[in-house]
Amino acid sequence: MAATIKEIAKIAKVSIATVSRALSNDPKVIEETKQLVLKVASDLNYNPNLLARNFVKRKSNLIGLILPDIADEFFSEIIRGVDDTALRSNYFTMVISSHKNRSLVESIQTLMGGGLAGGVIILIPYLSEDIKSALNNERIPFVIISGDNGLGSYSTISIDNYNAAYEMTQYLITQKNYTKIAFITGPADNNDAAIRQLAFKEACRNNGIRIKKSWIVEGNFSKESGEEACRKLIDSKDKPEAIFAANDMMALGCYEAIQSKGLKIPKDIGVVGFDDILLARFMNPPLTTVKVHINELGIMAAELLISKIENNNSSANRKIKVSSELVIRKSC
Amino acid sequence: MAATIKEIAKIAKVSIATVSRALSNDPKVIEETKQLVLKVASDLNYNPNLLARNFVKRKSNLIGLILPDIADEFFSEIIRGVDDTALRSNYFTMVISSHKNRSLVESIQTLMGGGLAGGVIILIPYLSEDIKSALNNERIPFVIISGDNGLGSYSTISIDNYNAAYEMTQYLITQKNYTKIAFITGPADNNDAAIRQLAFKEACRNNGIRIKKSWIVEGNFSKESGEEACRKLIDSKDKPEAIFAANDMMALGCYEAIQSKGLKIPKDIGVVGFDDILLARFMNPPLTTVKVHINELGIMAAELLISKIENNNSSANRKIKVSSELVIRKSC
DNA sequence: TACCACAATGTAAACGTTTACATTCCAACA
DNA sequence: TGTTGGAATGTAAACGTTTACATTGTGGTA
Repeated sequence: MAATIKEIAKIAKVSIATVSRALSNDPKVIEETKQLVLKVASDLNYNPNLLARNFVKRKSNLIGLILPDIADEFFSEIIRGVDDTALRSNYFTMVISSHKNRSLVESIQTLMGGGLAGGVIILIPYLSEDIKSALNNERIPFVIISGDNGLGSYSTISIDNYNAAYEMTQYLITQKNYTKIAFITGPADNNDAAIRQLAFKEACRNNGIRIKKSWIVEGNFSKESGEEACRKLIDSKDKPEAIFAANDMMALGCYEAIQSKGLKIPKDIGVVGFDDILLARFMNPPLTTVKVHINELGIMAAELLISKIENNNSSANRKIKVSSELVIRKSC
Repeated sequence: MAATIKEIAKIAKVSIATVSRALSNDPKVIEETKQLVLKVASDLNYNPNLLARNFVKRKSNLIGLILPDIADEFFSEIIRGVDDTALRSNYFTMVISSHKNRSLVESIQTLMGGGLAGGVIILIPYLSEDIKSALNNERIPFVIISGDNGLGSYSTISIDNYNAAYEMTQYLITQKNYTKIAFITGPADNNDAAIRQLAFKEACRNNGIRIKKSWIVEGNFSKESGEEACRKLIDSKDKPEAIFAANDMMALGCYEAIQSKGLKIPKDIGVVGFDDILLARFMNPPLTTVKVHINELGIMAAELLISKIENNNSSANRKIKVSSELVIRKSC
């Protein structure tokens, strides 16, 4: 039912090749013909069949965005960043966020193997071996958004976890004069979390601050884990003066643990986080944390991917880190 | 480079038609042949070219999801709901969230006209005339997520604004014995907001509560607008005893206005909101509000759309409301 | 005038699938 | 034994576009 170039050709009394050329702004077609074709096309309410176009050009203007199977306040910002950038280059964004029914590996395979997507952005906290091998089997370009440790051979976009966590630690030590600082880690298999922990340790070491083993306590990014970890910390005989939680949610858990004990933040104990979630500024007291320019993750990933797609995947693998900034509030 | 059915056919010594049939589980092909084909296909690491398939079948397994040009905590939940449901029926979800570069109407046209998407879900606070006419020009099925007032001829999925707001108002009146209740409205051109306001008024009227004109004050869903509106209310000589803000963000603004005046919630004045954003439970005091099952919006929309797609858009237009519940906390 | 070069347009093949229709083959039945 | 019917498979067209190559026409130059 929809108009095709064939019909346009018939009405405009030119060949379909000319129509195609006129529509794609080929300089070879004379202005007069072009105008005629354009006129007829708009009269017929013509829209190119993108399926046919992509098919014959053997490339897709779809970018696949694979998200982990957990909800997150930041996802919509990343999606927006990708989508915004993609649209600007005439690409569309396809999102796969659920892996309940199909494994992540399956998602990667259909998306990359089926030719549906011209390239894929994968947001993933940790690259397991089977995912790596699935990735290596595919020929379409892809970009990974993840904390980058040891992802040597891939193009990655990362939060600058190291510098941010280092800076925060340094701030606690040199500006706030804390000497007894605890750290609540993220999940063991999360790259971002691992780097934050590393940076914390190195910052302490470089500033001559002793890292007590029992002051590094494991969390998993959830509020509850932060609460529990914090309770351990403040119940011990040698209480730290400040707690650096690897993300804001756990910092929130710390607040609850601390305040339920009747202690005051920051008077009795300081707390800082990482992420600057929406909640952070409304906490009581407002949380000092690290703000990451999340949407840049999406923008950068899309830009890099598109350049790969348009250069036939030949561009070298790049490593991009997006900047962050300390946001000092009242929690320490 | 990727394997095609042609190569499979050659190796398996059958025709491409048989390959195609075997791969799509056509009962006509004998088990033995089918197994052979499947074996060869997997040996070759074959993935069907989805572009070609969609093209020839003249249908797309892509669902377009058009989001408004504003960020929102709930978007990722809606996306997830859509995506999850879509995947289950072998559809993919395409998101368009940015309209900086192209107008919403343009987005609708490329997506619907180009055949790229088999159907479209549009999340939009208010259906303007030009959007309606763009919609009416297209032949692909679509579903609208929006507060439904006067969208008679479309399939819509809505939050049950009316009942929720009515119930909340009734709660304030009958359970909490407030008689002087103010309402802060949402933006004028937002269907959801309009319905909440209507329900508030009717609930008051039906319970014999006087609605003072100056107690209905305009907001725009932003925190700042809530703050400003609230200031107007508490500065007036005839102060209300409770404020019903049309969303949580404005309720948060109310908190700030009220607390900066040294007044206490709920002792001096009650505040309730709508949405149950993440923040709500952590506010001080925790906010009484309305919780909507947001992900159901996405699920329902996707289910309805897919049934339309698979029935050639012939199903009648339906109206679905997703339920909500009062969540009683400590703010009134 | 004859020829060439190049600009504008046309012709037709190609992309990978699905599927209507054609063919083959075999079993069942008269 | 011959015929019929249906099951299994094959052949080829079709989908809407792009594009390599072919054709035509025009103006300039020798």
